[in-house]
Amino acid sequence: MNAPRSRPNLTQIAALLDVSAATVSNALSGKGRVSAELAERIRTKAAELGYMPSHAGRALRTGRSQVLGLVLPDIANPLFPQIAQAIEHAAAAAGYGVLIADSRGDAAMQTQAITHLQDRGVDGIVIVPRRGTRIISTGSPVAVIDSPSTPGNTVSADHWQGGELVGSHLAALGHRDVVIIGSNPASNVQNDRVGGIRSALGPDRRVEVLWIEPHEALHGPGASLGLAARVAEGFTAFAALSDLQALRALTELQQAGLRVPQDASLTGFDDLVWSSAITPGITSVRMDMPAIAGEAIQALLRLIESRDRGNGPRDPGIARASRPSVPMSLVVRQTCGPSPSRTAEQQQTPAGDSQ
Amino acid sequence: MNAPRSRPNLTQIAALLDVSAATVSNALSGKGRVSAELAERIRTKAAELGYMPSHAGRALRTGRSQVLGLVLPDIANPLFPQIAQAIEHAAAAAGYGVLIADSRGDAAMQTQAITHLQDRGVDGIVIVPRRGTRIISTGSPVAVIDSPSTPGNTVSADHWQGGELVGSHLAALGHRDVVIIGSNPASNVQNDRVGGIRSALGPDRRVEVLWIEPHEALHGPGASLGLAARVAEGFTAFAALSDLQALRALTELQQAGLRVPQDASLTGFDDLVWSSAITPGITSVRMDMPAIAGEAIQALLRLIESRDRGNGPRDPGIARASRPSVPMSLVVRQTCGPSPSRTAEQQQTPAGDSQ
DNA sequence: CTGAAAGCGCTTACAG
DNA sequence: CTGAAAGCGCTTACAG
Repeated sequence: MNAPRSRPNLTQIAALLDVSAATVSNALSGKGRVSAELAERIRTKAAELGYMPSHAGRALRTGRSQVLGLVLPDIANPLFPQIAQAIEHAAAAAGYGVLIADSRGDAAMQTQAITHLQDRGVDGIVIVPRRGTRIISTGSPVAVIDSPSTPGNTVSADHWQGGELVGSHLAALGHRDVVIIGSNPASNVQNDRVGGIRSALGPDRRVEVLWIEPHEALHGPGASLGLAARVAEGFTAFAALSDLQALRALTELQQAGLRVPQDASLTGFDDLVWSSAITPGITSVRMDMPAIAGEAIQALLRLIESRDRGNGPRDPGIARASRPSVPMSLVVRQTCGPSPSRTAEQQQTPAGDSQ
Repeated sequence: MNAPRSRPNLTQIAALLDVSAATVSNALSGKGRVSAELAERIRTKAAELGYMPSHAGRALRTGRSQVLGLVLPDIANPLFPQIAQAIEHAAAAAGYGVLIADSRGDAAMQTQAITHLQDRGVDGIVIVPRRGTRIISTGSPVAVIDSPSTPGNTVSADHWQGGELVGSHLAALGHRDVVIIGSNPASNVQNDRVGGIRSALGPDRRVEVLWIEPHEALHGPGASLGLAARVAEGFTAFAALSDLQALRALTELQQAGLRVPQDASLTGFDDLVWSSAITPGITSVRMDMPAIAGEAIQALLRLIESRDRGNGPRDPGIARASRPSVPMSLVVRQTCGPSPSRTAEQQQTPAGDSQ
C-alpha cells in the first residue's frame, strides 16, 4: 500500500529525512539558511508526498490567517459576479482566500458583516459600499471600492471619465438632445457619471436628468418612464447610468413602437452579460475590474504588512492605492445619429421586419 | 485607560477570574461540568471583554476549520448572487464561513478550484456544476446542487415540476403552439425543464424546441433567432429555459415590431433581478434558493460529522439530502392567450402608444 | 548550515 | 465541580 495516506505534516517529513522540523520549514519557505542540496531533497520529498502546509498551524503561529473578507452591501447587485471573480483572482494570486459576507442590502447589517468577518480572523476586508455609506474605522485594514470623489476611497473606476466617453460618443454621432437616466441622486458613482457626460456634451446641447426611484426601477413593471414622450419632444438619445436602467428604457421604447437605435440611441454602464445578447446590443461603458481588484488587493496587503511591522498607525484604517482611479472603456454597439441624418444602420432593420 | 486593548484570549480571561483555561473553555462551550454560578461569571466577563475565540487555535486543536468552500464553475452566471447569498446565509446560521473559488468558466479549472479549497482546509464544499460535469470523488465531503435527474445530486430545484408550471400556465391561457428556447441540450437542468413543459402541455399541442448555441447566445448581437417567422407560422408562445434567453427573445420580437404579450407570450426561468423591471415583465419560474441552500448545507454538515465520528466511509463522497428536490414557483407577469381570443391585456398597451 | 525549544490559543481526556 | 497537562502544526529567535 504505497498510496499516500492522508496529508503528511512537517514533522513527518522531517522524520522521514532525518532532519529537524525547523529545517524543513526553512527549506520550504526559503527563509532560513539551508544548504542547496538539502533544501532540494526536502522540496522533492514534500512534493512527492503532496505536502500542503496547515493553514491553521501557520495562522496560529504567525497571527495571520491569509484570508480576506469581501463585503458587498447589496449582494443582489448584478455586478457582483464581475467583482467577486476579480477580487478572488487577485487575492488568490497573492496567496489569500476570500470569505464572503452578506449584508442582504441592509445598511445596518453592513457593520455586522464586517464584525463577523473580523471574528473569523480575516487579515483585511474589501468593501464595496452602497450609496453614500461612509466606512467608519473598523480596527481592521480595509480597502474601499467606491468612486474617486468619495472621501476614503481606495481605488475605483474613473466614473467621470466613463461619463465623458458616453458624452463624446453621443456628441460625435451628432446627438444634440440627451436624456440621462439615473436611479440614485445621492450616489457619488452616479453623480460622477452625470458630470462626465455633461462635460463631454458641452454647454450647447440640451441635457436632462431623469431620476427613477430605485424601488420603482425594480418593482415596476408597467410604471412608464414616459420615454416615448421625450422622443416626441425631440430627444434622440438616452444615456442610462447602468445597464439595468438601459434595459428598462429599451423595452419601454420598443414596446411603444419606437425603434432603437433608429428613433433613439441608448447607452448604459457596466456591460452586463446580457448587454450583447439583446437586440439591439447596448453601447456600454465597462469598468476594468481586474485592474481595480488588483490595486485594491495590493493596497490592502501593503496596509496589512505595515501594521504587522508595527510602524503603521494603531487603527490601520483605510488603504490608499497608488493609482486610485482606473480608466473605463467604451463598448460600442450602436452607431446611429439622430434623424434625419441617419446612418446606414436604420436600413438594416426596418420596423416590422423579422430579418 | 479602560478601553479594551485588542482581543483578549482564554488564558487572559482565566487569569482575571483566577480559574483555569479549561474551565473557561468548558463554561463557554457548555460542554464540561461547571457550576452554574461560575459559568455565569465567566460568560459575563467574556462578554464584557468582547472575547471572541480564535478560529486558528480552535481549528488547530479540533482539526475543523468551520469554513466551507463554494464552487461555481461559471461565476459569471447571473444566478450567482442568488446562490451565493443563500449559501452564505445558511452556512452562517450553522456557524460556518464561506470561501469562494473561481474556475473562470473553465471545466478543467473546476478540479483545480476544489483542490485549492482543500489546501485551504475547508471542512466541505458546495458545488454547482456546469453542464453535465460529473463530480468525481474528491476526498472531501461535497454537496452537489444540479438537477434531480443527475446522478450524485444532493439537492436542487425540481426543474421538471418547474417546467410543468410553465406548461400548465400556457395551456390554461389557451396556447396551442409553443416554441421552447434552450441553450444546452446536454444540460440535465434544461432537459428536465423541457420534459416538464411538454408533459403539462400534453400531446395535442404543437411544441418545438429551439436550441441556441451558448456562445451564440452570448456573442450576438444581431444573430437572429428567426422568432418573428415562428409567429407567422402560428406559434403564440415562447417558453425560454432561462430569463437570459427570454430577454433575448423579447428584444428580438419587439425589434421586429411584434408586441409582447399580445402577439406572442413569453416565459422564462430564474426570475432574475431585471425580469420585473422590463416592459413587459416576463412570467418566470423561480427556484427556492434559501430552501435549496438550507438542505445542501444541512446534508453537507451531516456528512462532515459522520466522517468525524469515524463511522463514515473512507472517502466521504457526496452528501445526500433528505429532501433532494425542492419545488419551484411561478411568478406571473403576463396573462395573454393567443389571438383572436385575446384577454383584456392587449387593450391596455396598443402598439405605438407610449402610455 | 542545522537543531532544540518555546509558544501561538484552544480543547480534550484524565486526575483530583 | 475544577485544574494540570498534553498536543494540534507551524515558525521564529536562539544556540551550536
